[in-house]
Amino acid sequence: MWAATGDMPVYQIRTPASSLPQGVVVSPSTNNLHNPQIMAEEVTRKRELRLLKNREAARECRKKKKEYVKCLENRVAVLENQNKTLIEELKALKDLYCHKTD
DNA sequence: ATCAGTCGGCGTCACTAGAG
DNA sequence: CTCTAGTGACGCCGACTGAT
Repeated sequence: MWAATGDMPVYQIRTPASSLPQGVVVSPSTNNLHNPQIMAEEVTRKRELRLLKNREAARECRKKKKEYVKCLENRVAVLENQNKTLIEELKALKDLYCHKTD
């Protein structure tokens, strides 16, 4: 996940596409080993399932990221307010101290 | 009205980390 | 080692906006 600083992980380097589509695992069951049509259907089914799952995962991931960013923005707002309050408090104390020493 | 630029969301692919 | 979930990167699309 992302660091508390708001950094995103950076570790991905793209390479040219591999020969097989993503998520396709060629492991035919013994029954279908010699039936090319069934094998092809199995490959297609697995690919579609993988795509469906990845689609949902991507949706979830984006939602999570949006919430994370919103959370960071809220934190910024809170800290800015705190900072403002502290600056005013410091100013008031300084004034008080000046008048005391007059 | 239309054209170009920008933005946000989506689907997909490539890749990694972690679980089993 | 293999499988799966999570996520960055990329390309596409539709909505919106300002300039002409």
